[in-house]
Amino acid sequence: MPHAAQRRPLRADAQRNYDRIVSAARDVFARDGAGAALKEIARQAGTGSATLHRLFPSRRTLLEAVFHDRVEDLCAMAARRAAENEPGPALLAWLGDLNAYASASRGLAASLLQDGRDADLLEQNEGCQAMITNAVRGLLRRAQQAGAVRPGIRAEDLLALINAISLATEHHDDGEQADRLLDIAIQGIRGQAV
Amino acid sequence: MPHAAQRRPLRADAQRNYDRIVSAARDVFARDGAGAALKEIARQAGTGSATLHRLFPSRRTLLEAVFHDRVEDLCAMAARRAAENEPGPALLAWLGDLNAYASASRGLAASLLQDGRDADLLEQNEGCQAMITNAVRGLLRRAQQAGAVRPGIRAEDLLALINAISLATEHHDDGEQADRLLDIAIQGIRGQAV
DNA sequence: ACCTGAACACCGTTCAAGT
DNA sequence: ACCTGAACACCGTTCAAGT
Repeated sequence: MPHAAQRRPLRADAQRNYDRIVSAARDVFARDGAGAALKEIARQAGTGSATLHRLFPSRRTLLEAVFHDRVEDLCAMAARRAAENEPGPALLAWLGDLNAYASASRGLAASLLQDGRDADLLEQNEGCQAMITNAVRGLLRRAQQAGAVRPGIRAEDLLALINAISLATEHHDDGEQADRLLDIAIQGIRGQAV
Repeated sequence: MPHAAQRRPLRADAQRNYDRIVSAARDVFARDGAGAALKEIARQAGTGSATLHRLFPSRRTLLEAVFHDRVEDLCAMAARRAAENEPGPALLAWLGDLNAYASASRGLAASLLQDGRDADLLEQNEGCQAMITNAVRGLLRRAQQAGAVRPGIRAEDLLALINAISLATEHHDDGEQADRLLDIAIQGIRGQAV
């Protein structure tokens, strides 16, 4: 049962198509990557392609719908890391969470973090981009106040860096490379003593 | 005048097409990014599309031809950095060179560094991938012997990281983000005292 | 030997016509 | 209100026919 964040409720048949498309998209994105053919998704969902384009005006909208729940989990995890750890370790551990998720979903989440220049998605502050940005901002602010992080580091930079790592390691047999790159990044983020 | 690295010399008209295609590709890749339409390149070169596909069996082959000279420059620069600096600074400075180049070419070079699983391109050790890998290996070995770099870092990781940064910042108005990310990476690479 | 343009099987997106 | 499938303008790649 997907989440119910809809402007106004859809007619029953429209909602059915919506759900089928999201479900098909989950499979096809996982199989073919974030650049998968939308027509193939519509085909597997058993709907016309125009239906897909009306319900999801851009590829990004569809990705948002597919990953919304997971991103919520990630933000909940951020709160838990903050509650259970010192500020520095909380941030670093959560960057590990984010990286693990991004790697597991074959860099798909990365497609969400990129740019984010989708007018109406920014207005309503619900997009995955906004949710994740808020989560990392909170962790980063506390870590900076504790002096656990080098000065001059921005929240967007941290997201971009994890994003970058999962993008670059997406097509790679060496599954551990993402971990090694994250390790380098973390060493570059932390202050003298953590 | 492009480089002359050809298995066997082409017939005059073939060579003319080869040069025209590389020249058109340089423009179109710069304008549309590394995913640009090959048909558009053939069109702008004034050749049939089959000619392009025969001369350059894969998109990667064409990218190699376009960037070969610049990559040679970069490798020459690596030698200069090594000659003029201490091992640690030489490596870090050259990573800056690589990043500057990758950003300037809108992440195009990144497409070259990725994967590199192109059978015949690896056999003959001339590919851009191999040239750059050799360059960074040399710099890294010396820096590691000098203790200027954290242990456990691999040459492929450094390339992947720069690759990642230019990929992730390719579509970004904030031109300085690549620099900030490189800075984080460099702090993560260097040892205690450099 | 090498080139060309048409041909084929695909895209993403839109639009008339249906219910 | 919502859906559908055909239509359009594009791809990448291949192949017959040309010189």
